[in-house]
Amino acid sequence: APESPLSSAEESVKSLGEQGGGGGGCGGGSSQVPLREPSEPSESQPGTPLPVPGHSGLSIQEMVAMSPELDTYVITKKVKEVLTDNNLAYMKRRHSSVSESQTADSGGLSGGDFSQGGSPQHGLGHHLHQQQPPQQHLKKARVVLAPEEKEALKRAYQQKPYPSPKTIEELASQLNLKTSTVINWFHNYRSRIRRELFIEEIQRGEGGSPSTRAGKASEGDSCDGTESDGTVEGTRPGHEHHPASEGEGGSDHRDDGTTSATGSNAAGTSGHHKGGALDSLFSFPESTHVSSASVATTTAARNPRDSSLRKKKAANLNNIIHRLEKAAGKDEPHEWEF
DNA sequence: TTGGAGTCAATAGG
DNA sequence: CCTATTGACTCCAA
Repeated sequence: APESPLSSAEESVKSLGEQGGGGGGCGGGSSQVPLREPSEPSESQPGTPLPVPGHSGLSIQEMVAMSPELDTYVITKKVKEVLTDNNLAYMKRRHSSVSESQTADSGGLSGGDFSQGGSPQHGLGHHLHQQQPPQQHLKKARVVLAPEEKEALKRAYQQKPYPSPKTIEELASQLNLKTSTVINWFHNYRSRIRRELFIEEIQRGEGGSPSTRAGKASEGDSCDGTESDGTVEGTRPGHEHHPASEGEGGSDHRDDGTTSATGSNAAGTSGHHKGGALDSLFSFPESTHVSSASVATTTAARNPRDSSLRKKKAANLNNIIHRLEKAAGKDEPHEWEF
């Protein structure tokens, strides 16, 4: 059992400090890790990869090996401590200087309207959460898609899970989103649908019988979208408290989705009066598959198959250890088996 | 170039 | 405060 973590900080400082400071001028490239002042000399532990604080020099691996279980809480704590002690924690992501990168949104309006307060990404509802810290362009405001936009994107997905660039462009302009946002959304949505399907299959025992796809796959795979609507429809929750989303019957069939989206209706008016345009473009008398997705989420992930879960954890831990060791400047992370 | 997988991080809700 | 959700991002393979 782990000892009290209280003393950990100091101890780790000692050992780590020693580790780096030791061979004066060993300044190999590994100087990545700014080590703290070795406040006081202490017993060095040359062999130990990453002296784990609070455990009298036990490395994370050793610590893990000692315990019969993977105590992820303790492990995580240790990892965090090591990171902190190496000044590796709290680092912003690698390219947090998003202000420059402004990514793949080539399609968008010209004018490098970035500048963090620049283009108010207007649009219906979907607001950028820009609490607008006067901080000079450090963070990019997070885009939050409005429910209508999500619905529209989902419907588009029903028509075409893999939209062409042109379609993406159209979607973006109709929803008044950046193309990169639409692209990201499709990536994420596909990925998450896939994952849910996977989890679902695991849950229903093994099998992975093709039939399993029927229910849920309607989410993604059907390109015609028709029967998918049918299947899901039964279960739909029917919330959607938007008075605006008046059922507005027919509208549903835009023959071939995507492109037609532009075609029908008041596309002309799309410039303004977003709500109306959207309603007719992507009108949805029903809020289709919201339900299935969330159901999957809620039911999923419980009932873990122990062995596989354990394997996953072990693999993950291995990965963490590997990266820690790398970060700490250890040339050759030594093998560890679970 | 594109898509998948994995991850980060902002936000919302309990 | 913790967890879930989700948009954005990175890396890699095809």
